[in-house]
Amino acid sequence: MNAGRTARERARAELTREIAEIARRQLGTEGAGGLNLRAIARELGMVSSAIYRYFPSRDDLLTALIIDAYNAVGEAVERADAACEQDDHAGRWRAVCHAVRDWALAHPHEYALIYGSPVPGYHAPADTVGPAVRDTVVYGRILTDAHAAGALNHPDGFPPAPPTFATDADQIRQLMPGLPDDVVARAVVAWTGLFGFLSFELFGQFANVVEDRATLFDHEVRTLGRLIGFDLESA
Amino acid sequence: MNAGRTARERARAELTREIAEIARRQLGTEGAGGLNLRAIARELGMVSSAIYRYFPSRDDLLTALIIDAYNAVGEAVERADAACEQDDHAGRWRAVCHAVRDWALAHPHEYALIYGSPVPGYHAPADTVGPAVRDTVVYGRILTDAHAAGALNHPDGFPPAPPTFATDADQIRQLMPGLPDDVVARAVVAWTGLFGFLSFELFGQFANVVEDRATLFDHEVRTLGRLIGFDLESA
DNA sequence: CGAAGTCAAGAGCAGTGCTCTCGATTTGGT
DNA sequence: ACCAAATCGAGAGCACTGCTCTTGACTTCG
Repeated sequence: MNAGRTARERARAELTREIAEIARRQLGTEGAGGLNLRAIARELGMVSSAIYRYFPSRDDLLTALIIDAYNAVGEAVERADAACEQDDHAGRWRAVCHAVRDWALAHPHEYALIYGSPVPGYHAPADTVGPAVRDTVVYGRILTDAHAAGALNHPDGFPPAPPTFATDADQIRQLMPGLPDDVVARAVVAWTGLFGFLSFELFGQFANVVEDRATLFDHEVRTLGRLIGFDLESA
Repeated sequence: MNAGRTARERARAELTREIAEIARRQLGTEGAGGLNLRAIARELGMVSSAIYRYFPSRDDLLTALIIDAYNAVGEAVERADAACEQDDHAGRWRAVCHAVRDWALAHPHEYALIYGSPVPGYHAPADTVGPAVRDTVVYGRILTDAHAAGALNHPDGFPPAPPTFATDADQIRQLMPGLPDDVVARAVVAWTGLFGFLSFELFGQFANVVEDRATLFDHEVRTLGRLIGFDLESA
């Protein structure tokens, strides 16, 4: 896991890393479609065919970048949550939301890679599902903690989850044990709302309409937090 | 505007339409990246260079498809709203939401084109902004009507819009005249929530987690409707 | 009728992802 | 210490792309 044993293994790991790094930089300037194996090879001073010793195809390189992006946002979220007073559940929710947004604004093309349109004919090998849910795992833990601490006071007058939602709720509850169906359903609303806002912001839907996105985002986060059940004062 | 005068003009309009139609079909099977001018030319029995008489570049073709997609979803939304009892504001809201979803499920790649990651170096010529807001215009009209009719009973305990939101609220209010800042802010939350859900559903984020998406979607729509201020019974 | 405009065809250019072959180097077992 | 096996980069090449330019035929319109 640390420094590979043989010189060849070390060189291989190093080059694999360098290729991914250049690819990530290309992604940042050109977007997903501009990923160019020959340009990467040129920058590394090698011939294009040599790249294929490290990534069997362009799609595999992209998949690696996707996994990296999932891990990056997951790690950002985990760190933001860990930095919070764990009893301040509403604060943890807000911290997580802002962590996602900060990361997305800093790496818009990588955000697009994982939360935008799937690029080719779609591919989600088993390697992706683990990293893909790191942020959602954190989210679920916050909700479970808050619910267990009795910190969720559900807003009045909202529709209950339909009975047919029960089986899906069981599935989702693996990420947020203990929550009743109604809260699970509202948790999905809040989570999709978060990414809906970010996609609007990053993909240009707010252009010429909303300028002070930070303010509006913070308000949306507080509103969704209240929807989940956090108290207004703490939200 | 109707049948072009000369034979040449008619032939040109016809071919332009055919090219766009084949391109849209390609989009449906291959996605945005698979748009292939030479394949279109092949299917039309012409040589590839001839395509450039009708669309100066691949990006221009894509832009045309984007505008078409905006118009298509906009028209679907307008029709869904028009089919409603206009006094049933909550019903109009739900109808609009389901119209967007139905259209998106029927044309996932076109949805990705307009609400997914922007494809190349980004392009939003003035031609796109009109069609792009057709659905939002309908949304705003519903809210204005509901508010004027006194049909919006805002849920208790939610945070008020921050004072710094005022200038953006003025801008957004052009689409939904008469609404106070608090409602405008929640309207944005609901609108982004709608597309957040659809992007999750269409881009695969619900895979292996949520199966009965129709049920959950309807619940999300009702929850967001209540957040906007529609009554629970009518929502 | 004839000049001007418009069109499809074809050749061609630069670029891409990817494959295959071929020497050079490194590795690991004996 | 050797040698077969594995691994590597270089290079040529294939099929394909978007796009440009030129050429000759057809339409349009004064």
